[in-house]
Amino acid sequence: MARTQGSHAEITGPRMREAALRLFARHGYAAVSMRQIAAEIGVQAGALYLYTPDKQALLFALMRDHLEDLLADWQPPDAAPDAQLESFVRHHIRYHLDRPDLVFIAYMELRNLAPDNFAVIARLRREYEARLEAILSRGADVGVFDVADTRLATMALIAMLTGVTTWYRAGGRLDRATIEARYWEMA
Amino acid sequence: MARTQGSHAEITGPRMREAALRLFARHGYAAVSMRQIAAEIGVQAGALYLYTPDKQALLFALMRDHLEDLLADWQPPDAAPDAQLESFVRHHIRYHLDRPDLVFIAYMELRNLAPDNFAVIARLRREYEARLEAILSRGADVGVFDVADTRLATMALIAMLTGVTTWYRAGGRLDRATIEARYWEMA
DNA sequence: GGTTGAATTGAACGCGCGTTCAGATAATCA
DNA sequence: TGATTATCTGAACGCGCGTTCAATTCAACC
Repeated sequence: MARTQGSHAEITGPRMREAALRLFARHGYAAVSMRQIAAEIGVQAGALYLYTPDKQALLFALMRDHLEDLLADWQPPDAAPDAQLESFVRHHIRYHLDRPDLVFIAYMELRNLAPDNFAVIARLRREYEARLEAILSRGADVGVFDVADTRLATMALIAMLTGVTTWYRAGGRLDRATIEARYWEMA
Repeated sequence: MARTQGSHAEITGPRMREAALRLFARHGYAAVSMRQIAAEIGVQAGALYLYTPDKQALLFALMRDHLEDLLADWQPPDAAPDAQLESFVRHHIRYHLDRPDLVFIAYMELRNLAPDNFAVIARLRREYEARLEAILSRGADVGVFDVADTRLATMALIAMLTGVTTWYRAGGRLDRATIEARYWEMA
């Protein structure tokens, strides 16, 4: 009873990743079973192993792809530090509001990564933080920013900006452009 | 072979909660088994059920006690809004640095709460947020704060302040008093 | 010193887990 | 049309899970 009508290989892989993403974000990696993911896309659990070697690799692939996208999607403009910072803040907010599930997973499921996988993800995250820190640090040198400690300011800013995903709901009181602007003011 | 030498009822309960707290924070509620918690305190899994009706109640008790402590531990001083805000920020940072595991759990394991338990915890959290919002809102009315949106500012501030626990390590580069002061400047 | 009762063990329960694989199916191509 | 092959099923594997409970141990009290 395999290969039932309408099955297509090219779409099962992506659908698995979408379902895993949604379920991991909602219930957590450890609380989601391969059978649940399979059921979500109308397939038996065994079929998933055509598209991932195991559950751990599935989580890792989601996180790595997300961070590589995030890094590829924004480059500091050739401008003054304050313009760079505004660009960074606006991009960060926009990008994160577009992918709440991915962001959530990338920040919450770190502890469920095998050590080798963790090292890779940690390196990507540090790369992203370094970009913000470079902006702040250059701005502090030039004198346009008044931050006593760029490293601490970096972490505080990222925490504040990323926190937006914990309360933003589409169709809520504020639209996305407003949120972008407000966060930029605060920053 | 029960009741081995040196066993004491009065300490097993608290020790179970300490072990559960540490393990939940480190690996996540779903990834920690009752047997692991029991092993941590040198006891068989069955013995835990003398001190909690089940695993879910153990998680809930940790979170509820934490939030009730947090609320009981600070009352807004009878002062101007900016002094109130400073008091709030300093207390928040200090309190959170003292209890990183509890804070982590309270923010990360919400999705593992049964609906009834979730409702209780959500109410306590809203109560805490309301205190900050009241300060900001009063400050905005009086004109000492320049916040365009108090609700958004509340969420952003709490996210920023709570983020401290994700990177602070005892013995690190900055001591606690410095962090307190820096965050207050930023706020 | 014998009795009581709280604290704990250790085995068991049914269940769902991640993963594997032989076999079934249907699209593809000769 | 018949053979091939990618795709998927369904059953099975051993394991660890949360939870229960009779039996056991030991401190406390009479």
